[in-house]
Amino acid sequence: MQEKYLPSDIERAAQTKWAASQIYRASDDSDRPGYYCLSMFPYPSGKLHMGHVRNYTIGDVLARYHALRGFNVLQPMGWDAFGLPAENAAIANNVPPAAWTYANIDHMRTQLQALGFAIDWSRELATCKPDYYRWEQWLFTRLFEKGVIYKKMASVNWDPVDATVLANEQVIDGRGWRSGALVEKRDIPMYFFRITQYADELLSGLDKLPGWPERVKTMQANWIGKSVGVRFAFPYQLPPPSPLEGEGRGEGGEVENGQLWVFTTRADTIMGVTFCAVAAEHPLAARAAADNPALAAFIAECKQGSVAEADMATMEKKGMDTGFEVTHPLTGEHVPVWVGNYVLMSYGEGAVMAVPAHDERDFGFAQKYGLPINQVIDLPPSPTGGGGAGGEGAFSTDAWQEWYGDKIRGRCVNSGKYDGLGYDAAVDAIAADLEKLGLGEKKIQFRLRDWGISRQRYWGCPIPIVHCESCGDVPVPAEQLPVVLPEDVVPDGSGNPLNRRADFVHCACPRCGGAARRETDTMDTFVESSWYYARYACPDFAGGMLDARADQWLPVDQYIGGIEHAILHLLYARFFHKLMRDEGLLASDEPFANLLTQGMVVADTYYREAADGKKTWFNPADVELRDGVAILKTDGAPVIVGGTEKMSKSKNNGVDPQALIDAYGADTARLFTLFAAPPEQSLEWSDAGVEGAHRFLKRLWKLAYEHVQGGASTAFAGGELPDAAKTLRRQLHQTIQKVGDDIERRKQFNTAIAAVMELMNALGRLEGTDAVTRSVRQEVLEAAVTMLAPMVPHIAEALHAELRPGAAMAWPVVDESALVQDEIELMLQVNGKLRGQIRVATTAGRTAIETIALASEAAQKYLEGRPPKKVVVVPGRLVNIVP
RNA sequence: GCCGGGAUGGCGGAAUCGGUAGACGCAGCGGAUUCAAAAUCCGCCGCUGGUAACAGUGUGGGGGUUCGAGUCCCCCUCCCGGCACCA
Repeated sequence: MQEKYLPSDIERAAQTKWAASQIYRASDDSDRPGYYCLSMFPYPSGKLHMGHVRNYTIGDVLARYHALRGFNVLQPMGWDAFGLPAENAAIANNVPPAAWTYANIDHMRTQLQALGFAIDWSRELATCKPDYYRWEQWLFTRLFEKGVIYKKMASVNWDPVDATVLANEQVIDGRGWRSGALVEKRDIPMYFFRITQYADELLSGLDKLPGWPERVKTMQANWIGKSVGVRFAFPYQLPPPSPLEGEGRGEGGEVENGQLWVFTTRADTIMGVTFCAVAAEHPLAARAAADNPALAAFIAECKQGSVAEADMATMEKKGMDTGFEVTHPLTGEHVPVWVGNYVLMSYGEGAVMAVPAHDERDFGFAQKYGLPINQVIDLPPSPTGGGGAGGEGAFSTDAWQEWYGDKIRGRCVNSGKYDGLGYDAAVDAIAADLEKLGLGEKKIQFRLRDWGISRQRYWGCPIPIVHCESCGDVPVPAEQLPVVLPEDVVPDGSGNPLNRRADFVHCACPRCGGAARRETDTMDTFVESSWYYARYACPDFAGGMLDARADQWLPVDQYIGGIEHAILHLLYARFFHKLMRDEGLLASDEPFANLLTQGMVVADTYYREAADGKKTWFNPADVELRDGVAILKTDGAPVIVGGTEKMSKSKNNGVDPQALIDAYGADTARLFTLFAAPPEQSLEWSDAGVEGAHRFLKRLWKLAYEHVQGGASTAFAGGELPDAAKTLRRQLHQTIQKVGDDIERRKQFNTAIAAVMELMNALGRLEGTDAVTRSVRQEVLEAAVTMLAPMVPHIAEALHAELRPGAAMAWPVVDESALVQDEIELMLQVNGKLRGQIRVATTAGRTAIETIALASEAAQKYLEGRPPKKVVVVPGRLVNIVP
């Protein structure tokens, strides 16, 4: 055995051995129970970053642990290969996105292999390959024919200078990232998945996912946002039609029949409506603007800026009167209609009733524009003389108070026949009255919107539709799939280059054979990542999207990925699973049985700002801190310190793990990322501590080396032990218990590692070279090496081979008899404060413990002869004496 | 703005069901070894007072429940993630 721990040698040897024996190939027909362990596949951005290392190390620990416990483990890997960064790289370096992507994949695959993950590489897939995306296109055409996919207009960010659609990320302070031009919203036709049709099932299905973190389920439930409310209309008569015809959009309000429809969850406040607000895109707004230039200008202003909801929600709330009035359906009063920049056309009806007295946003809006605020809800008087007019302050139009919006305690006032009713009764009565008038009904509304998947970009999966003058939108027939994306294209940032590829665009209509145009939009890359987990079960199946092996492996037993995917990716994947189920491709309802959401790896960001506001981001590795000032190493000049953010390409704050692997080896890199923080917590990157992880491995190697040098030994198998060895054995079996629990149930690896470290510290202190002591040392080392094998597989492989040549590794079993203790120490508290310890027999009962505690020196001191008021005994823990 | 999280020594973190706060590791300090250094080994290490025993205090801030609160409840501050075209 080598005296020194040489990571590069043992890692190369172990990886060579694993590759040759193909031991990580999952068997499609095995007697052993299957365990499908999946980590979110990476976007091939160029190099692995620490987030990847963390994600795949966590997955590998769970995969290897289950393999050691006898499962037939499937841990696949692939590439989320379509996406925006490839186009950005193409613009910057004049390389085709395809070539860039394939080169990145090759490099990152090498890096993953160097980390020694137990991956079944025979199932590798890349979403940009036609043999993958052809099935996505196939499913698209099926869903299109079923009506699950439909076409409608939707807003995008339009850069008028580059003449291109921008991603939200590419809009910085309302301007295009490259051109600096003011971005405007533009309506274009897009294809949508009818995810709202599955809203109820996506919501109720969360209850069937006990293996998901509560916070993720809460976020998804809130995102779906089921609310029960009332949809109703304000009738109106338009003023004489202007010569310019308003451009109706079909969605939302209906100009023709003279009814402005709104949705509200607060129908109980309907008598307090003092105005209505419509989105800038609402047909009524367009109609009003036709002969009102000021309003037209305001609407144009509303159309500036990005479509991102965060921007919409944080901007200053502005509005303008349309001059139109609608009729309140219950009071018959005239209600003015305003255009509000905060009303979203894509949510509900694109119009809202405004009750300034009882909605905080409406309140602020009414105050700003001097609109009336009419109180219609009050709190019932409380016994303490409270109530709206009492304890919590009287209603006042000067300042908003929390209770104005209280739908639990509030009662209707100033509301005619509804006075005195609480929320439920009022909503019921009002909905019934509206229904009698034919002007409304109760309705369930979801916040969730249909999923628009059209992207005006080149590097994505082509949407398999052909546009024909006579036949309309025709899906490409299955036998003509895949619609192959040409891979020799270099985008230049001005629009979608596919539009300029005549060979791609011009085609024959599959229905009539006439000349037609191929759709040049590509799909949202979330589509590819919504079903890859299923394709891993049968990546080689050429006869269809999935075969029977999908049901054999699915649902995924353990899915691991970043918390940033808590909503979108995970919701889309759940939705897609149901789509595939309803196509008869799968039997299960949910894709992922257990979910581990790893915290982000975050790092500081550094940048400089050019005169035109453009920011250049610098990697933390190129920045150093001198006297508290961040300095760029290359030029010695200061840089601005940004926030601590998730490592990303756009902020250039990714830490390259390669240097770590080169200097210390893969095992140290793995051990350190696991030890630095529990998986669910975010990990703030710092180099400190890497040394410690490496030192531990060296120490482990040394302990094993010294033991092996003493000659062959076999693990302790029973008999009498000296006290020191007996104590160590007890610690060993406690550790086995803890490590198993930490990995399997708690999924917290830092504490598992700490427990083994403690065990090794204790082993180092054990003296004696007699055979029985050596046998305990052998037992401890074998078990420790095996328990560490999921985390640091290379060194474990090497050490196990030295400790038990030729034997297979098997997870250690807890010896209950080793855990038995005669005496334990209890903490002694007086009035909740720690004042001493007492030793009692493990078998001692409550009264015996109490007697010992009261007789103790500490108790005597604080009781001063008085009898205690109370004695609390917590078995196995402590005694608290209340004097 | 809305939704979801988080905050514990100089630092990363531990405390699993309300029961010893600071495990394990990093950094630091002292010592051993060495011609010297690296590596390694041993010891100390929340803060305040005290030579010490010990006492007080301490888990972002304020209040509460409890024999007992880092953990539960209410309010607040700051930080992070998501917000539908980054993935």
